[in-house]
Amino acid sequence: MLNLKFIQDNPELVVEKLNRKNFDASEIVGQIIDLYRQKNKLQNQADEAKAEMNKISKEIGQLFREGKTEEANTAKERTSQLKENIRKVDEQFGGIETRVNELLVQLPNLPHESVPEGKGEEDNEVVTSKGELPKMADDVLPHWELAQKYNLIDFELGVKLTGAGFPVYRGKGSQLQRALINFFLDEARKAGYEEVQPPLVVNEASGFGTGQLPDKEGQMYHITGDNLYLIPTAEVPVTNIYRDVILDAKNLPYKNTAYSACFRREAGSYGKDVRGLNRLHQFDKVEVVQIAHPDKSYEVLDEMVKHVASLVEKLELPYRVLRLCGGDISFTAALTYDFEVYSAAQKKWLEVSSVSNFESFQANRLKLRFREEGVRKPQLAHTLNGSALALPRIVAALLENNQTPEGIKIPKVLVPYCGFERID
RNA sequence: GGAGAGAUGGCAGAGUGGUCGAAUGCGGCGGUCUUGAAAACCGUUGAACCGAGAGGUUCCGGGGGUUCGAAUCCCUCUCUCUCCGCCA
Repeated sequence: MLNLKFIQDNPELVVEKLNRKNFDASEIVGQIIDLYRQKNKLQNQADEAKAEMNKISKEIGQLFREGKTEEANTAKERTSQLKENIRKVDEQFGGIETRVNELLVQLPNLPHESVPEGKGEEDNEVVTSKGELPKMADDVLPHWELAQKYNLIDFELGVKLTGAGFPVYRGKGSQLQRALINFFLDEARKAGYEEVQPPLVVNEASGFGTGQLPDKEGQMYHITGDNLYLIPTAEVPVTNIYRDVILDAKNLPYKNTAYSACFRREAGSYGKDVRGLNRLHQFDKVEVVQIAHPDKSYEVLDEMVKHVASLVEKLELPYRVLRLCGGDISFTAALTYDFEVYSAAQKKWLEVSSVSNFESFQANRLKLRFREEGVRKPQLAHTLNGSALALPRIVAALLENNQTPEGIKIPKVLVPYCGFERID
C-alpha cells in the first residue's frame, strides 16, 4: 500500500510511475486527493467539536463534585446539539476514510527507476546469462518420462490421492527433494539467515499484510470453516513475523529463511505449461526474507540475487537473470529479478526464483517500522524476499540436463546430501 | 467436543463511571557516583492523525450501545488461556 501523504505530495509522480506498470492511476489518485482534503476538513471540525465536548464534560464533573447539581443539569442541556453534530461529522469522516482505504488498496507499488518498459514477459530484460546450454542427443527424455523411468515421481498416484498438480515423490525422487531442501537451508544459514519453521496456514490479517489479500484471493486455498488460507509461499508467514512491530534500526537487516510447502490454486492456467513439474498446486520451496533499512534495501536486493545465483551455479545449471519489465512485475514489487534455468529436454527456460524489493509497500500494510537512534518518529522499513529456491523446476532441469545412458548424474554439491551419485 | 477464565503500554500487572494515556515493578535510554563496571540513587521512556507552532483529537482485542462523561456498565464478534474428553 502506498503512503497516503506521499500520494498527496506527489500525485503527478505517482501517476507517471504507475504508467510504467501499465496502470492508469490518474482517476484513483485524483479521487484520493479530493477525499483527503475533505477528510482533513472534517477531522478539524470533529476535533473542534470534541474538544468543546470534553471541556463541558469536565466542567459538569466539577460541578457535581461541588454539589452544584442544578448548574450541572443546565450545562448538560448544552451538549445535545454538540453531540448530534459530532455524530454527523464522525459518520461522514468514517465514510471518507473507508473510501480512501478502498482506493489506496487498489494502487500497485511504484516501480523502481530501473524497471524497463514493457507489456509482458517478452519485454523482460536479460541482465545475466551464465553456463553453457547443454548439447543433448535427440532422444533425450523430458523429466516426466525420466521420473517414470526411474520411479522418482508418480503423477497419477497424486491424481488418485488428491488431484492434478499434487505429485507423489518416491524413492530417490523423494530423497532428492529432501537433499535439495537441506542444501538450500544450509546455504541460507551460511549466508546469515536465521531458519524458521512457520505455519503453513495463515489468517486473513497475514494474507493482507503481504498483499495476497484482497488482490489475489483466488490464488490461495481458502479453508472456509476456519477462515484460514494455505500459504502460497513462506513469504507470507515469515514476513508477517514482523507485522505490527517497531524494530531497532541498529539491528537491521533482519534475515530469515524458511522451508515450506507452498499451495497455489493456479486458477486459469491450462495447456502444456502444466506438464510434469512445470506447474503444481503443491510444491516445496526455501524462501529468504530480509527486513532492511530503506537506504540499504537495494544493496540487500543485490546481495540476495548473488545468493540465489550461487545456488544455481553450485547445482551446475545454466541460468539467466531477468529484470522484470513494468508489464510483468507484480502488483506489490518495486523491482524484481527472476531466475530461470535451462531445461535441456523441454528446451526452455523455467522460472525457479523471483527476488524482489517491495520497498515500504508491504511494510505500510504490515505496520512494520523501525526507529533510528535519537529519532522519535518510527519509519517504515523495506521488505524483500526471494526463492532460494523453488524445487520442482530445479528437479526438472536436474533430471533433464544430467541424464546419461547410465542414469542421472547428481551434481557434486548434492551428493553428500543425497547419499548417492547417480539415479539409475 | 464439554465447562470456565481472560484480552490494559516492550514485558509483568493495577485500575469497576469524571482529576486515567493510564499506578507500580521489570526492561530500555540519559545522568550522578566509580579508574572502569556492578549496585544504589535521580530523571526519562507508547502510537496514529490534524497543525508552521502552541496545541488539539483518537487509541486500554474489534464493532455497536448506555451516559454530559467509559479502560471501567450493557450487547456482539474475534482471539487467548485453564480444566475435562479425544488424539499425534
